[in-house]
Amino acid sequence: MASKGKNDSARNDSIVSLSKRRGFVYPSSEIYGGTRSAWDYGPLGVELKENIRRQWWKSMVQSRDDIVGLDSAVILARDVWVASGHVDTFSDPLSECQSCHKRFRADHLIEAYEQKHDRPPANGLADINCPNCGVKGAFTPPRQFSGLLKTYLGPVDSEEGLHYLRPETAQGIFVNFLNVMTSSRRKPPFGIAQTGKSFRNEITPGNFIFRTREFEQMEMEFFVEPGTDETWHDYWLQERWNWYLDLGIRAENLRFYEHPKEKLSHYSKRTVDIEYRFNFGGKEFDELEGIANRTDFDLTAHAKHSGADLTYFDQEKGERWTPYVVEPAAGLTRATLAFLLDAYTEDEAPNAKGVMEKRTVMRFDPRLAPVKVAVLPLSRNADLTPKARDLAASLRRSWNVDFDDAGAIGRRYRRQDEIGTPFAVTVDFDTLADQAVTIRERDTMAQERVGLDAVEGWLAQRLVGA
RNA sequence: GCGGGUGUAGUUCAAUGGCAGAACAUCAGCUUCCCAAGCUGACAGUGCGAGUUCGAUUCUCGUCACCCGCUCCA
Repeated sequence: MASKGKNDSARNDSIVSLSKRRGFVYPSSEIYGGTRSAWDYGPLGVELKENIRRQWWKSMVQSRDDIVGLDSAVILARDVWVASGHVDTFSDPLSECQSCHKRFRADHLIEAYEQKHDRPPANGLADINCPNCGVKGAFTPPRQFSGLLKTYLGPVDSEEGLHYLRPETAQGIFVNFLNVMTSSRRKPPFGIAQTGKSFRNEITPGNFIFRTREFEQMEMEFFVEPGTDETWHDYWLQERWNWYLDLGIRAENLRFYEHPKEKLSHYSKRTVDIEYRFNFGGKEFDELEGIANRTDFDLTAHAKHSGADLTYFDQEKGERWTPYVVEPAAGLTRATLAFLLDAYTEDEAPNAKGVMEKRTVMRFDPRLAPVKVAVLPLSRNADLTPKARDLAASLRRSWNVDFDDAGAIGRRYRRQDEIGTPFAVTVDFDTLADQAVTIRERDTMAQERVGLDAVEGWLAQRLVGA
């Protein structure tokens, strides 16, 4: 049924242009020529994104007894980022070879020299040959590239006012660990979940909304007793994998990626990514979500820097311990892209003349579809429009409803297909007599006659959880 | 940030150193209109800024954005 029809790069181009044409995602600040790698979510995009967030929240917080929510500030105390290690590890000295224009970490170059010669270079970078082209001493002076976005609070721009925009939402959870544990009367194993914007000064952003400097995360920190962390890690890997499948991502487009030990981030004991087949940037699979075992790194670091006691007193064992943390950290904006890509299909369907034509269908799970149902009067005449408007108004109490009476009915079905609306209700000439409408399903194009009084119930059965 | 490529209507594409076209989409109207039907009409464009020129969308420079490849991705 769904044909591939296009190679992946053409498919991605189609998504980008459909996104703009129908109002999912626009280039940001476009009337001023745009700003690099920033994108705005249009009327349909914001619905899709919020639906994904809502489904995440439902499965992570609402439906569970052992996880509670939080919404912490974007701008936290400066010391938070010193303690977390981000001020140190997010800042790299980079130097460029003026001969071949390749760039390297200056500290890595010097380390490599020391390993080879058993002594540091007497004249610094000037003694080092370029690993790429071999030219000696052609490096520019190293420049600091910080991955943290800075802002200055207070009446004057001074270093005293320096603050950072959070590069992850997780730290807002760690610094509230005691508050939440006490006020919500939870004890390990329990989790704290939060969604929101994060900011990273990526050197190379790009690939549509895949990597942007401003992005949204859905993170959950699960606090467990040391020794049980590896079991919980496996548990969350499976939970998160199943979440994507449940919302319609095709299994063949997902895979796990185990981070090699030597490349783990500064806080992690083990990290496994769930990767999606984005086919952007020359890579087939790329990270959608990372599930990390952060050990007790963060709580220990914050305890040390702040002086607060961030241990848990275990009444049964009569001892204190610092919980280990298992963290499923998903990108909301990345997930939005994944759901967009995965929903995109092209069908061949016959038009009114019997000629096969391309039909673009966004096969969103009904829970994620920006519009749940379209109400379409067959004609503007014969008093169908008022009847249809009444029906639309009544359905709007429950769902996001589109009303469209412009153009031929077939064209309107195709418009709804292209934005992924699962159901279309058509008010026709018989409606006035039999008080019934035709409901058409996006995926099967099947039609069913349903009494006006029964429409809401019919839809409610098929839109559970939406 | 470096190297290469690309910027024409909402989208996909034409053309030109001298009035910038089309298709689709959008909007309005007609049509008892159930899968992008037909007819009529409307809206709408050379990314931005300089330079050369009588005249620049076209040539040159700068800039901005996007794409590809590096570097980075905690």
